[in-house]
Amino acid sequence: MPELPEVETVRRTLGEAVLGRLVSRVTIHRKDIVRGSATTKALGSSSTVQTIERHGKQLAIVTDAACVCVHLGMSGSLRVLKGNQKPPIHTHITWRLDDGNRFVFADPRRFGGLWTFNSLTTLRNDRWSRLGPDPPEITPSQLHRALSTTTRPIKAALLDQHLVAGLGNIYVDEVLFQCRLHPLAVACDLELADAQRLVRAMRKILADAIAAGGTTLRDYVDGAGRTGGWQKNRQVHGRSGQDCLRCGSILETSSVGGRTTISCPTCQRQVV
DNA sequence: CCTTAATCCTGGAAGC
DNA sequence: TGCTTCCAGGATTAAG
Repeated sequence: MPELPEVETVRRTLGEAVLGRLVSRVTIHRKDIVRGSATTKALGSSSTVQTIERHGKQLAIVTDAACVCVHLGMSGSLRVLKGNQKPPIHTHITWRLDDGNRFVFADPRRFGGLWTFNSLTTLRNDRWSRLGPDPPEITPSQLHRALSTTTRPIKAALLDQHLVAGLGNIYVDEVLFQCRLHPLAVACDLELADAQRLVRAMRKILADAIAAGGTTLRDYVDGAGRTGGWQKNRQVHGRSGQDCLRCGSILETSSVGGRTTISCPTCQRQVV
C-alpha cells in the first residue's frame, strides 16, 4: 500500500541511518527482483550513500558509484536492521553498512522491485521521465491539461502515474471525497476550477499524511520499523456502509478502474 | 491511438 | 478445527 506519503516517510527514515555510510557488502537473496544489472556493484557495494531521492512512489538510493531505483509495489519495504535484528520474511536484498547495521528490501508479493542505473541522471531520463509531476509540483493548469486528454473516470486518471505521480487507491478516494467529486466523473469534463481544488486537496492530504508518518492498515512500516498514524484520518477509505462524515448518507462501494472504491452518493458530484 | 481486463504474488480473512 | 475460496493492489501486458 505504499503511496507517496509512505514512500516519502521511508525516504526520510532510511536516510537517517544510511546517508554518508559506506556499503561494505550487498547480498542478493533473490536475483529476479532486480531488473537491469543485478550485480552487487550495481546495487552499491563498496560505495558511499550520497542521497536518497523520490519521485512519485519510487525511490532512488544514490551512491558515488551506483543508482538503485526501488519500487515498493504493494507489499515492499525498505528497513534498517540494527545489530543482529532479524530480517523480515521475504527479504530479497541485504545491504551491509560500515557501522555494522544493515538495510534490507523485503517484498512478500513481489509486485515491487529494483532497477539499477549508472546514475540518478540516467534514472531520471530513462525511467522517471515517463512519470507525471509529483502533486506538490503540479500546477492546476498542468493537471487540467493532463485530465483533458482522457475520457477515463477521474479516479482512473489520478491513479495513472503518467499524469500525476504518487497517488494510490487510498489517497485518491480521500482526495475525491475532499473535493466532492464522484470517482466516475469524466476526467476531460472537469474544469480548471476542479483541477484547482484537486491540486489543493492532494497537497493538503499528502502533506498531512507525511506529517503523520503515512498510513498503516496492515503491514506498512517506515525505514525504522515504525507504523504510520494517518489511517485514523480517513474519511471514506475502509468505511463502506458507514455514514458519510459530511452529510450522513451511507457510503457506497463500487469498482472504478478495477479498484475498490468508496464514495458518498450524495455529496460527491457526478460529472456527465 | 485509445480503452478495459487479466496478470503477477502472498497472506490474511471469510466461508463452509 | 481445517480446508478452500476470495480478496487486497501497482504497474505491466494483452486484448478489445
